[in-house]
Amino acid sequence: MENKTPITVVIIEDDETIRNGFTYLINATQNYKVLNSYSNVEDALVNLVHDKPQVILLDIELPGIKGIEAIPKIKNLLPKTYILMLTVYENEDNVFNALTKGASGYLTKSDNTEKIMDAIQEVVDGGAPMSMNIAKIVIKSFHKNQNSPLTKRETEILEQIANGKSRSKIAKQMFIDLETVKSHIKNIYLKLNVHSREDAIKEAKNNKYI
Amino acid sequence: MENKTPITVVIIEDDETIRNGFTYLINATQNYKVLNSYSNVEDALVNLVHDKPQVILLDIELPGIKGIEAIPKIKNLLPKTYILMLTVYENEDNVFNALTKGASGYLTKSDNTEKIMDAIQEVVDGGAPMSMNIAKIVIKSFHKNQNSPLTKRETEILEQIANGKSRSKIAKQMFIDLETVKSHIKNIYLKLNVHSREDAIKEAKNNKYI
DNA sequence: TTTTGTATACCCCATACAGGGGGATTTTGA
DNA sequence: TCAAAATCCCCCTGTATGGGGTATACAAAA
Repeated sequence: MENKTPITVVIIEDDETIRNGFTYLINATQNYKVLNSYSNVEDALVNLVHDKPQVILLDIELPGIKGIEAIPKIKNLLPKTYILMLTVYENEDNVFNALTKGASGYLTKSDNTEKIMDAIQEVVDGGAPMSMNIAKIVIKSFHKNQNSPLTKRETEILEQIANGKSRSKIAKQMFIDLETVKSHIKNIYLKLNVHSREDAIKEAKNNKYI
Repeated sequence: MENKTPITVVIIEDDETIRNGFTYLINATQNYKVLNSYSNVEDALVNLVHDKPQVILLDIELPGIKGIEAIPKIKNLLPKTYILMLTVYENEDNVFNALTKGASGYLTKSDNTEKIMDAIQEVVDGGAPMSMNIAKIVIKSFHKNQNSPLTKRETEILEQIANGKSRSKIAKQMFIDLETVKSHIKNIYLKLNVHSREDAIKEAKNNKYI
């Protein structure tokens, strides 16, 4: 495989050593080409439309505009570009923020070069590369608490409440009486030690009961 | 690395060829041992407490008790056992159901043996192995629609509504008048073409506006 | 420059809903 | 068979909701 159209990459990373290191390593690899690298988002934004890379390696911890804030701005200019986040800290909020804003993958700088090259290839192939710990964080966010104090029926009802349904609609939909729904809700409030739907939803989500 | 304590595995899979194939391949690998394999969940459940495997390879498409329903039952017996789902169909609902119920990873049967062995190792190391397409589905579930018709403020308010907050609490919390909140909600309903908080939440979630 | 969109705020109205108090009965699973 | 879960019933008060219309200030786009 020689002289195929190379995968084009842009690096946005403030640490010069890392930036130059990645640039060198990627350019030294067959079929990969770093079009440009920037030390901050501001510079990158004015040049990206010209660069039109397939993949952007984006540091999270940047001066000025932070990496996460940059994601929607970049996606706006280049909707088809894949964004891979680079980070040293595996902060949970950052992970979810970056993903909701449109990042396609999430790597840690401690990942070795081979893994990062693989990730670039994988994202171009339509994948979603993540380092091991990030995958763990993501999967863990799905896991529900198996020790919920709520019964099956109570959980069902609380989920409906969290979907904005009124008690009477829940009753109709579950083919039970409004009074039954009220009873369940009373028990839910008792068990969660709350006095409103708002607090019940908050408590249940915090503890991953729903 | 020879004669370390092996990683113990149980396979639950109804296709005999696949079951025996995996059993053979895993046993042929250094430091891995298949304690038992079962063709259905019912048989597995009565023996698992004795087997006490570190990892279970669990097929989704099983006769009788389906793989997904089996997860909480297994987790109940063996809370520390890692469950890796095996599937042929990359069905989105199945993926999320399995993950919420406590599966630690998600592989497709088309993954080659090496990948499956790597996944077993990775999950024991505390990771969350996923095949490429599954990772893509998971990451995509986080992505929000960047073309929301709602303004920033409207989105904020709709998120509060989805958290169960009343209009007056939203007003207090956002330091704006109740009437302003009402105005925003009116506009949200107009834009989403709905007439209730319930439908607004549903519509917004369907389109990933929130 | 004029128009449009956004965020802000105010008024009125009728209905539905929420939360809390007290029960009771039946169904089900261990 | 016995406790937990799910079901249903009555009372009460205060608040929330959805829809009607109007208006202003400001920024951005046409």
